[in-house]
Amino acid sequence: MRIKEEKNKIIIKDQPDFEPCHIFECGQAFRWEKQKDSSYTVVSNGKVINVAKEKEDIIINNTDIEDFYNIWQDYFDLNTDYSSIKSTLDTDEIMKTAINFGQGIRILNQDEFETMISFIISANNRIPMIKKVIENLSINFGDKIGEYNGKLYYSFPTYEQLANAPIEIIRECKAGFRSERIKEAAIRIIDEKNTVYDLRNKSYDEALEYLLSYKGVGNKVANCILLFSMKQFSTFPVDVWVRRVMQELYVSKMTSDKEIRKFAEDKFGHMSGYAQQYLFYYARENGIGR
DNA sequence: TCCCAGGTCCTGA
DNA sequence: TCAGGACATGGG
Repeated sequence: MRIKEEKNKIIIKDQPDFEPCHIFECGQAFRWEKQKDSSYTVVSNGKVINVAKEKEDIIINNTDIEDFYNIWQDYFDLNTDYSSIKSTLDTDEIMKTAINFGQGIRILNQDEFETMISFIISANNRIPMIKKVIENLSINFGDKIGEYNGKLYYSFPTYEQLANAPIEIIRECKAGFRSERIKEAAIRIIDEKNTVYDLRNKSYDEALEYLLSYKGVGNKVANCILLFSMKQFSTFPVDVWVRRVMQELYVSKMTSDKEIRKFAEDKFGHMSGYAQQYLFYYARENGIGR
């Protein structure tokens, strides 16, 4: 990896397997905005950055070399070899097509608490609406980060900030019936933060069981949290899109979500999480099964 | 107006 | 264990 620092930006030279639109629009993250020039402005780790691709180079604007090595290198999972993951996975024509379609996907390393709350909000909701609710919560309860390209940005609220948030204001953020779940989780995490931030070091079964004890965290949400913030890649979360693409291309229409998960986890093993992301992005962008 | 969304919870077999 | 309805909100 060759890194070049320029004024207020970092350039990653000749970075393979990195496509901003694949990374941000594959459903793992919600705090991004596509700009007119097709770059992505992203809020994470209390910072605002803008990510663009120019030929084979990745440009991260509004950052410096220190933040790159302390934050973004891990956030963008730059130490993982996605070419090797892809060549392991593409053992059938369906996966070949899905991988080819989303060839620049990477699984981000996101904050545990933010991911928990984000996926509690995702229940029975649409992605644009999930993004809206999260933005509302950030504006109301997060810290002001600053202005970038004429727009003010706010960090995702901490568990203290959400625990202290009046429930009626959380409702005004359009969180709906998930409002109580958000506040309850935040209150609980004040006492259990050490446990939550240590889940990535626990076994899959132990971490899953713990997450399921939260209201609003069922099997699907728990597995998304495990995959997107706790480096548990042997899980295959099944949502409406993954159900459609699997029933359309791999299994019969009668197959239950539980059976789909088992089928996929047996087939893809410790790469299940990556396979799920390629399939989700492929299904959603192409309206598979709709 | 009705249907549905990156589901979960509750209830009753 | 599992099917079926309720749940806020907004877009099609």
